[in-house]
Amino acid sequence: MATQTKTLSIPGLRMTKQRKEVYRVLMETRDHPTATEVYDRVQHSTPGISLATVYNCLETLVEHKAVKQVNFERESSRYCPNLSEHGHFHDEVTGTIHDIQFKDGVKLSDFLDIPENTHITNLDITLRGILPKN
Amino acid sequence: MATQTKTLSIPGLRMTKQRKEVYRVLMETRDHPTATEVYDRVQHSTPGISLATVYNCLETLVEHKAVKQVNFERESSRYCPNLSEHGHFHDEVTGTIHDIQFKDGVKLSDFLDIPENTHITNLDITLRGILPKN
DNA sequence: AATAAGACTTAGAATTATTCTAATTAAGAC
DNA sequence: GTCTTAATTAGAATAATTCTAAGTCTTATT
Repeated sequence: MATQTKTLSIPGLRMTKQRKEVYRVLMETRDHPTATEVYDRVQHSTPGISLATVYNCLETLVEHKAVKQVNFERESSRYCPNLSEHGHFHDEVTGTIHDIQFKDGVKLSDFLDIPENTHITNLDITLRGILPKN
Repeated sequence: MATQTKTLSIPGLRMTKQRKEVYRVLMETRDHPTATEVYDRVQHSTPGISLATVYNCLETLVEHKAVKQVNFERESSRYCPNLSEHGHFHDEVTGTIHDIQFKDGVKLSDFLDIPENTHITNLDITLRGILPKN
């Protein structure tokens, strides 16, 4: 499964160069950067872009479900172009963040005590820990 | 399992009236209040207590594992005296937050793709959704 | 191609939750 | 009761994010 590189295009949304670049930067390095980190990276290709614009672009992309916004504790929001339902693992040794996939066929109600027929609109799973030495 | 009401006491920690009251308020209404909400509630029993003190007390209680700090998105932190490992459900209709217990005997690796022997130090599960009508 | 209407971007101000600072007060040990 | 130290306090400071108002760019319409 190669990374998809086709240009983002969202009906009814102007794909300005700022939005394109913010999106490209997120796709390029999928390390869950903060808005400020995106701002720094995007300066190379789009000098003069403002931090407010980066915030605006990120917000727009999130609203249009082109990227996900991820929050850890009360730290700055981070952004992630992985659209599949997934969780996050915070590696305490390296400080890096990894996406975690759910195993196939698991239902939330298999491991959580929730009333049958609860309609889940959003799920947020974050782990912190230390990976095995191996 | 009745709610435990014995007074909090932590070795090496001064149990000032502010700390007692902050803790009592959390135990009294377990609705995951913010620091400001705790501040408002505690005014009744401890007029003049400052917001800084409420923050300090909450921080101390969290550090000493007498309460848990819970974050939703980037909203204000909330505080919870339920010390068992649990998740949270955000009811989108009422706005209330409910604790969710894990089913007995489930392991994270049963439903998440994580390397064997990963050492998990912290787990954060939050759902948003709508409870069944019935 | 000119024009107009909106949408987008921008700099900087404003907001908000939280933390910090420095001075005062209160707990617990003696 | 006095002393030592930790805790509390008011208010200033911080940091992430949002807001505001002005300017610029796109696109639809002529």
